[in-house]
Amino acid sequence: MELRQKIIQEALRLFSLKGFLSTSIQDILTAANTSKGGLYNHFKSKEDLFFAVMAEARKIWREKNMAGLDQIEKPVAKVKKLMENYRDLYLKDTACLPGGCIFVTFSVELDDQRPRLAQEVNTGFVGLKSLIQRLLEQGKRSGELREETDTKAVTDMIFAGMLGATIIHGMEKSPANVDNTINALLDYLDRLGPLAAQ
Amino acid sequence: MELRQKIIQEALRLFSLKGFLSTSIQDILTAANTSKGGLYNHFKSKEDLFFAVMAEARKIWREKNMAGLDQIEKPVAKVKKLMENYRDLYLKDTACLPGGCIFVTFSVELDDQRPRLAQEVNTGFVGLKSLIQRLLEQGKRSGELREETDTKAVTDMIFAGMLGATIIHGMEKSPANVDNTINALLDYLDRLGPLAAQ
DNA sequence: GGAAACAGACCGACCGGTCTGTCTGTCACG
DNA sequence: CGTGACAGACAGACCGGTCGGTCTGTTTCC
Repeated sequence: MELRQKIIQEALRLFSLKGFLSTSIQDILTAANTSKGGLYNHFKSKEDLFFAVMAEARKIWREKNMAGLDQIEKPVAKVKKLMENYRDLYLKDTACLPGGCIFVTFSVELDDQRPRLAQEVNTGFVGLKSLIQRLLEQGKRSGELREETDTKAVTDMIFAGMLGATIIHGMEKSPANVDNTINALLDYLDRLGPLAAQ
Repeated sequence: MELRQKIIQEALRLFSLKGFLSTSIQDILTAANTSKGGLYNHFKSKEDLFFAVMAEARKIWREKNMAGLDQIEKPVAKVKKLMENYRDLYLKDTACLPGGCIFVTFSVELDDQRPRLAQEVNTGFVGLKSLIQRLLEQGKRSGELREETDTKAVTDMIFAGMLGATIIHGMEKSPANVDNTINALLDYLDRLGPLAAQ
């Protein structure tokens, strides 16, 4: 494997476990079995490596969470599929991300210290939220959601629930709490459907 | 003011902004306008200071979030009051905790690095969750919740929503998203009431 | 032979923590 | 009332170690 890719993968693992600031270059060198020269030959600084790792993390995020979404027609069903993917494929992928979702880790540690890096993370969050809200709005038109549904509020709720599940996943080993949380969110979405559903 | 208390307060502020590991002793000395001798005269190590700060943070948490709860009789109403306190009093107290809830910050940064410290944080989370679930169980008996309600799942959901709201609060400056999230959670709780409510 | 890929010595800055010394307030004693 | 002994509070020099980053080699490949 190319050294550059090896460094990115190991950095991704370590960043997800310890965060960006608390992972030293030496940690990465040891994990990737290389040296300063090997790393700085491919990346001009630790921040440069950060952006490369972010690109890789986004790629993994899309692969896991977007899987099968294009085969679903109903927009709200797409949202639910995304949450199931998040629960079953993304959070449980301990190979790439043993410490849990790297975006949450980055966000918490960087938002008051490295605004430039935090903004890179935040951009992804904004994109996810707007995707969810767009689908929910379509869900109103398709009849999956009641007309009076406040899609902004529901989006915030789903988003917060996913973030919370991520934190819980980071703290506890058992996936039961994460499953409970996502399942409750799915149930909540169901309750927003037409009244007849009850 | 006593220097010891001053150090704890400034450390609390800095820890909430930058986390435990990324806040240096020098940062705290500068903020508290003292020196190494002044700090290590009161605390035997940085970890020792951590536990003192945790005690202070727990005290603040109780003061803010438990305010007025004893004047409410209905258990589910207590849960809702707690969430309103969290939204209106706790998260918006930028004087003590300018970087947001310190427990979440600690949890994310410490769980894979300082298990001993992370466990101290986790203990508080477990306590909060068991408090919520206990109240919800009482709510079933008091008729505020339907008999078939899965209190464990609902507790996980509320807890995750509060954690998520905290993360969002850390990222964004405007409180609108936090308000949306907590309001959606309150609305969710309402929907779990007797069917007649709909 | 020339360029890219890598190894590792080295740099100044900073880390948490220790240690010595000073300064101040409080006693006991004459 | 004066005064010396003492203790706690604090200042800051200093320690070994680690940080991110640079630079000089050496190896490898075309």
